[in-house]
Amino acid sequence: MSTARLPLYLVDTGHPQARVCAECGVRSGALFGALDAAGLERIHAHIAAPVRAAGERIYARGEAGTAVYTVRAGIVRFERVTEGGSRRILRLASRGDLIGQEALLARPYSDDAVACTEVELCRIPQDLVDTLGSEAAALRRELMLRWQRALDEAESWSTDLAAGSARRRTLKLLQLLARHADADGGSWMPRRDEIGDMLDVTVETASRQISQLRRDGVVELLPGGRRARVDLAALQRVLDDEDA
Amino acid sequence: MSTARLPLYLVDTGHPQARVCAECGVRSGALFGALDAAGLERIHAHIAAPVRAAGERIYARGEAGTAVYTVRAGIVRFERVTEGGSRRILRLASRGDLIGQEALLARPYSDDAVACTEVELCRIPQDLVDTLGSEAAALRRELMLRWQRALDEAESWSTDLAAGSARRRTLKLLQLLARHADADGGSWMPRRDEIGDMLDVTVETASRQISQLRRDGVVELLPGGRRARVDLAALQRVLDDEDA
DNA sequence: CGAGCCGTTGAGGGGATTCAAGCTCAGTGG
DNA sequence: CCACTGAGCTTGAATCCCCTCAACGGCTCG
Repeated sequence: MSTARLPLYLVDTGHPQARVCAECGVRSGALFGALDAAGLERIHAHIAAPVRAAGERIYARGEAGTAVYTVRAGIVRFERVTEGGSRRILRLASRGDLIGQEALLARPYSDDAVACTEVELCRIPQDLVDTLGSEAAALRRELMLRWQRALDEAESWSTDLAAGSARRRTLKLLQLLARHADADGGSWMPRRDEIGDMLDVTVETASRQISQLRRDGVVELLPGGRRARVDLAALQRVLDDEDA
Repeated sequence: MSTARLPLYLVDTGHPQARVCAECGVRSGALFGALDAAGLERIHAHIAAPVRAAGERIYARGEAGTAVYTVRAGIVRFERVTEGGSRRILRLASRGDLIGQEALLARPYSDDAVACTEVELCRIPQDLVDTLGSEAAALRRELMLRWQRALDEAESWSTDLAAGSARRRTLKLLQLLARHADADGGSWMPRRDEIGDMLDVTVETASRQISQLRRDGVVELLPGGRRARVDLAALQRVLDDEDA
């Protein structure tokens, strides 16, 4: 791992987190991307970079939040339990997204946040943002942008994934998952019961839909489970047929 | 209309909007509730208080936003049109809510905002908030709170109104509408096709559900249309029966 | 008073759920 | 090495809820 690309003043700051932050590929697009080098310099000591295994909970709904997180890698889901006792998955977050922003307002987390895949995070204590926020206007703007993005994402899920036939919803979900795909074209494939809770259908329906789309050549399950390759062109074709 | 309760320095500022703002019953709970009298003094000239009739659109999705609005009275709905061409109502806003916050980030409005009832608004130009925002920390916090509230509301709709049987969703909607009820206990009753687009069911299903609940004594339609009285205790009873 | 909008109700069909049974596959221990 | 086990996935059959199509009544308004 070379540090040749780094500005010299960042290479030898002494604090181990300094290098991690400076090298972070996500930073430019993330919350602290708005900070200049001087601002960045002051925060290393307070930032942690925890990792969560798939299935682990990052925080719980109702918990008094003390930190906000940037997702550096992996996929996080937001979920709630309905009064009826069933789980509802509300939306996903991935690389570059900010989660748990409620904490900045001293409010309890409003959803459960759970790792779907292995997840790398960047933990930012609430008071750190408060301190910086009073100086850096750019940071505040960046923060509001992220709030709006989350809202937009939530509303998009309502329109795309919670309406229409099971078939259409499944297609929309695959389309969305494909957007989170990594370099080799493979994207994360949720378990069938997770799909069910995202689309508000049963496990069986989710399974039937995926199986059908597999026969139609729209998705191909990759060995090792939990991963798949989506043929976006074929998907779009099927989606268009639906409307007709 | 008496001005006796007003601080003297607000009574005779000369600008007609000064009195309107100072008397506004919503202000203490609204965005500018965070401003002190001095801050408030500077904004009158820029604020308008438009009224929209039921059915009128306040702004359109995609439009370049130049203003944000506080809802002073009435009910506003946020809607989008799905690719399939059907309308989806995403959530509601009412007295005290801030709508169109995207404009503050120089982003296009992300939904259509339409008046459900007659609506009184308070129009706040984007640049005005920018100006004040750079000074008033309290205002910024208030702003973020509203963003979070909107997000929370959107996610609550997903869990409550977009999941479960048509019956359960209808009950949840009535429960929600009852929370917006006015003093006399009457609450706004949407048209059946509006209910349909809120719950993602057909007009017929919406009608059948309401009719059934009417027979069950859960709601009573009030003369003059568009209004109803909800028996919350009975509603809760029916809701509990559903689970069993 | 006819036109149009809105709400209601019925009949029939279809898509999703429910209930149930096998299947694959990875992990475990004999 | 391989039966055993359990979790996750798939598939079938019956049922039911909601959608579709259709007709009709009340109401407002030109």
